[in-house]
Amino acid sequence: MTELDKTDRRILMELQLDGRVSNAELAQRLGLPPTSLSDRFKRLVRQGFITGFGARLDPHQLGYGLLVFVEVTLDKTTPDAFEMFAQAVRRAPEILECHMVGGGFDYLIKTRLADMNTYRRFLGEVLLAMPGVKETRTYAVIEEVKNDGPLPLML
Amino acid sequence: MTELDKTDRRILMELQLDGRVSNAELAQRLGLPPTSLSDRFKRLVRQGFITGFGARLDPHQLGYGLLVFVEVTLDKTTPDAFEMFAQAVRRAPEILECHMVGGGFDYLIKTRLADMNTYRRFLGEVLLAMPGVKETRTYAVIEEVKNDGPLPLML
DNA sequence: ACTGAAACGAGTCTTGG
DNA sequence: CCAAGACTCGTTTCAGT
Repeated sequence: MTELDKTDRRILMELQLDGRVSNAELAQRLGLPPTSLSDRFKRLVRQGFITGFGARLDPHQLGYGLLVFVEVTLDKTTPDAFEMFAQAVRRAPEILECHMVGGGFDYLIKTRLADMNTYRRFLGEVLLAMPGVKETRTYAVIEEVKNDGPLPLML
Repeated sequence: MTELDKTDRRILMELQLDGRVSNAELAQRLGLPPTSLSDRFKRLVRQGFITGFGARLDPHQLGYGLLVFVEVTLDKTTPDAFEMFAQAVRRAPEILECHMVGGGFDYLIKTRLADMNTYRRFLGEVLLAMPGVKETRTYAVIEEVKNDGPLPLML
């Protein structure tokens, strides 16, 4: 019973875009009775389609003027080395995303910092100090063309 | 008056993690009177620190089994070519993020798709069909170590 | 900035069609 | 799956300290 109909997907899309919309208003938008929407909503949370809600903050206004991606290569590619590195990553709040990838390097990291000076310190004191890090390549973002778009839910 | 005190930052952090918390409960968590929190909340929205709210969805449960990063190089690096490409990106819902970067390539793209077959079609029919695209390198994500962490707000 | 009170609106639960 | 009610709780606004 994890099949979604068109209405479910429309609910999910609306909630991605406006996570604080009231049950009553969303029901009206979709032409549903509020109780039906309430049922569907709770089901979507219970089944794990919705994992939570969050405020979107403006990084620049909060002093994070710099977005940087870093490609990281480890010196050993053993399961143990991966786990050590992953744990260090999870403890670093500056790291917003980190993914193990297949290809020319091992991890791709996304981080937001105040400026280049802050990044230099982060690179030297945090990232290069992590276990197993052999090589990094830094890509500073010049322009954010698209940022955190909604998951497409074919309606 | 765009300075944030410790209380403002705690509010923002709580709302990042739980965007649907009620005013009354958040006030209680932070030891504030509900009306004070309500005032601060509205001020944070009005000043642009909070840009919106959204539901977090589980990509895998929604059929997006594959996360891919793609490095894109354009054949011309003129302002006009950049703008053409950026517009095409904004029209492609599969592209969740796209950033212009400085370094060995021009754009870094983040996309979620069902599987490798879907990605092959996306690469051929969408990405390579975009204006000015000369070269792409694909990095499929093996493991999502950290995903969409909250912006760190030193409390 | 905090407090208190009152009016309004929304969510929840239950019953029923 | 939808409708209608009663009840509870949160929000909002107003006043005052």
